Amino acid sequence: MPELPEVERAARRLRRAVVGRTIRDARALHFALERGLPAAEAATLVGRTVTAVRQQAKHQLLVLDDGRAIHAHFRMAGDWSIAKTDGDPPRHSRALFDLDDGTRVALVDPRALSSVRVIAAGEDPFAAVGPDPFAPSFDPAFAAAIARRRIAVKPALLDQRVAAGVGNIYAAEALWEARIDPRVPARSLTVRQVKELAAAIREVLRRARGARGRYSSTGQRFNVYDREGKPCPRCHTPIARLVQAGRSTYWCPSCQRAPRARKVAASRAPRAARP
DNA sequence: CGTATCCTGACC
DNA sequence: GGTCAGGATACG
Repeated sequence: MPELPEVERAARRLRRAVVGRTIRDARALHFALERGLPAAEAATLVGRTVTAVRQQAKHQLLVLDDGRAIHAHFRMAGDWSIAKTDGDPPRHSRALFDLDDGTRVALVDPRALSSVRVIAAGEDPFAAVGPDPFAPSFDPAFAAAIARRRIAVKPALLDQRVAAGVGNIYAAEALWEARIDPRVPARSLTVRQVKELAAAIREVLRRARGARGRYSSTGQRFNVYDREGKPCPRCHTPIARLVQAGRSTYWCPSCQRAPRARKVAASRAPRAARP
């Protein structure tokens, strides 16, 4: 169940458990994970010591003492189980790392969509990661990326190159926060809206980081996500659901509207008229 | 651009 | 039995 805040927490737990520890055994437990971590390669991890855990957006990296690293991504349903080695690994374990102090780190993922792979020394696994919402340079980078996209703003937010770490839940929550209609083309947002959206992304992520669960001020888990038919916390209009790019979008049809007066165009690059 | 695909489990 | 699931990417 990982969105960015969960991945951050998972990475912290992982860090505490593995840094300075030596790998005694490593293997994939499911054929889908074996594609990224074949047995022969897993065997090369034995005896290596983890020197650091790095995390960027939803990517996690266990840096090894030989310059290589283990890259993990939870996708839709992954998580770490960290416990002392004893008996069978937990249910839905898809990959295992046993450490020299008796700790067993298991990647648990009922859907087995998670991925684990070994990164060669010198390879940058974060190369394709877009702007970090909390970096000082985020706003201009985000604005530029948004101005480039003609697709609807909601699916645009899910593109990790537009805003790293934003997932389906917080994309919807941020759009609600910024009162933006999820269906409008990204590049049609006004400068002001883009600014508000950037701030809203930080706001929802920040809030989700702290209060696990109690995210919305109304005591609901979320303001719009998974709340189809329930009243909008702001205007009490029933929350609507639609599907965009195969993903559910929840939104308030009443207070998330297209800008009324479109005086400022977000796109600075004027486009030639279509042929 | 939308859609299919990778997987399994929960729920109607 | 069908639909849906907090992700990312390949494909047409």
